[in-house]
Amino acid sequence: MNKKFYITTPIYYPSGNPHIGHCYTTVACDSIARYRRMQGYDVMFLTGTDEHGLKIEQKAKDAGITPKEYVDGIVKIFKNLWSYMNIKYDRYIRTTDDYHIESVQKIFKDLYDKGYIYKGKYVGKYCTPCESFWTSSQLKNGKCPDCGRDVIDAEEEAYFFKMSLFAEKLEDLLLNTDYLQPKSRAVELVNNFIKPGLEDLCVSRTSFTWGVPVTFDTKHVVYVWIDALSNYITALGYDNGKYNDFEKFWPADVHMVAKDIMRFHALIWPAMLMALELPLPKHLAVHGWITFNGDKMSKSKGNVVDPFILGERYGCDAIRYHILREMALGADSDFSNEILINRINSDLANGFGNLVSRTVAMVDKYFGGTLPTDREAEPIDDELKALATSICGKVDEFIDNTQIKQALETIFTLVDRANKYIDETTPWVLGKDESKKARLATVLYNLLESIRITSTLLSPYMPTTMPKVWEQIGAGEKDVTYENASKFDVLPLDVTVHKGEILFPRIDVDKEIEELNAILLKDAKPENSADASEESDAINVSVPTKAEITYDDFAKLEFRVGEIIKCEEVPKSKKLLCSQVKIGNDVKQILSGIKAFYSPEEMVGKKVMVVVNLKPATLAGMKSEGMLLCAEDDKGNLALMTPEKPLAAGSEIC
RNA sequence: CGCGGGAUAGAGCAGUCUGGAAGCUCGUCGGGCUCAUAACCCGGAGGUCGUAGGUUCAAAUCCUUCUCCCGCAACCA
Repeated sequence: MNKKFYITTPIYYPSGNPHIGHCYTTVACDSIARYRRMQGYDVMFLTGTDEHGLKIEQKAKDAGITPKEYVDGIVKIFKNLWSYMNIKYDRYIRTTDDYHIESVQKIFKDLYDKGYIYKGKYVGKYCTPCESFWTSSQLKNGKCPDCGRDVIDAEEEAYFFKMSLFAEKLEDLLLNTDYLQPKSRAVELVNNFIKPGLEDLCVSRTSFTWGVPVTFDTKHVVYVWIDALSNYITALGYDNGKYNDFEKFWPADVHMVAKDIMRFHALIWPAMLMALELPLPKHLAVHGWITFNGDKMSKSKGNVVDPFILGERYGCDAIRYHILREMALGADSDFSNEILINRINSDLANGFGNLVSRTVAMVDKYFGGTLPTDREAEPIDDELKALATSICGKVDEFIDNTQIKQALETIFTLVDRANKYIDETTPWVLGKDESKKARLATVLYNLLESIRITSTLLSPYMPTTMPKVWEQIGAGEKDVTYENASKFDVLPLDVTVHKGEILFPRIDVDKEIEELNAILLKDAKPENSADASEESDAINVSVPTKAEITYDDFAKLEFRVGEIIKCEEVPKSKKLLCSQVKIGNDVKQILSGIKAFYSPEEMVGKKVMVVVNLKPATLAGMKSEGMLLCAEDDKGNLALMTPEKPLAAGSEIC
């Protein structure tokens, strides 16, 4: 029987559309899974979605549909993305699947029967309008982190899991085994969570119903921990009849997660398995976040990177390559359109793509596409061959440690060496000398072999493009196996190449960035404002159009909310209205060129946005002590800026 | 003194455990080549290795001081 390999992504929370971060974890797992398959392992690659919980319930309610309908919609988008990114998962679990629910109920009962789960009281803060419980540490300035309103002390009946029993074993797992990758975070976990004393974990809720009901106490639903984490075993058929692979695949070889959920996978999940008396997974690979231009990606910042847009422009393999090549295990890495494009250009277009292109072109040009069988070796060939046959072993070692970035770097040393080999052997000189044909054929053959090895090893990471390479260099299925990746002289001596399309077109950086920014900006509008008519609801401009300023420059401006208490026309002027604006204790006289859009009567009572520290000026013979802010579109239409919620006149705008 | 991580060329990083010529990628400048996707190859410039002290024949690396940055209790990868 083949060796087995079980790798998982987290199950994603479908409260919104997937973004480049989800892509990273999934692409990384897919690449490792593909590599193991190539090596002959029996692979199980699991991904899925965690579909229960209050947030989903609320989102669905807002949208006026059932939670199931809501998650069905998002799951479809996730699956589309995975197919778009050429992700080849073996199984997709949804926590709303019947068999999973059945297992979770059994696991919960089992833990209860064994005495690891007991009934207690969950004490916390409650926000009545949001109907949400918060811990004191979650509060923002003592207020509800969602809505900013006051919270009250409250308690609800809940079931608890005796995490505290496992503190010692967990500490040992983290400090004395190689479970956690990278291990550097282990000390932090132990110091922050284990040493102060592990608290028992609340594992049920009564405050919402969108979850797995506790069989023996049906007003409770199972809270996320047991519901979500157990997916890794229920998907194999643990405690259910749907699948039958638990014996074969458990324990998992790698759980890959991002750093934000490391804690749950480093502490809660092993503790649960200990309680269930099951073997522990071998590795927990923790990676950092993709930041965007140095900032954390978030919907509120509007800088969430949409993988569909990028894939459409550059192809999914370029995106896959970029995120795998940029990200180091455990560290954040910055993403920007510029970094992406430069990486595609230098590695894929200039390096690998161009190597294939020039090699195939020369076989075509000098031999009509088919190499003759005569050979003439020279010492310089040996260095190339030695490197080429050594790459596979190094890649193995890196992948064993989940170091994809380093694996890719290693593969590309062969690309660089091959490009250099062309300069050293000057085939275009050989091509002019009829007596050097055997030598020329040897050089080109060695290049094709280097490309064969490179492309074989790259195929787990760029599974869409590499078959095109094989077509071009005339490699058959048998030539591009894992076994042949550490051998030279595999292609037939009289191999025939097929000149094909450019694999990775070079991208014009400046032009592309401009276009991308325009697209991303348009897409980055806050979720709520998204509606169908939006396409036309934007003016044709790329921002900024003015020079960048520092925060200090910005901080010099003082904006406040002002209330217009009186307003009249300025007799001498066609455009101006004169308003008396109440700002805190002061009343300022402000002239504004908005007569065409507002009548004096409708101005009165409006709360508006005022620049209050602008140097006073005299307009049409009257003093103006500030400026009312308006939005202006490209046709010159004006709209006053007003606070979205009622606020007292004088409130600072910041 | 809460905990942890970090500071190395214009940018991004490796090297620090196990002290022994400051390295990689990108960018930049100069040269070469013409098979190739304005690509490829060679060379140069550019660093007080955050600060101050200590140990040592020798410190980016070990010890100590200080400064600055980042993350840190619940379901955003």
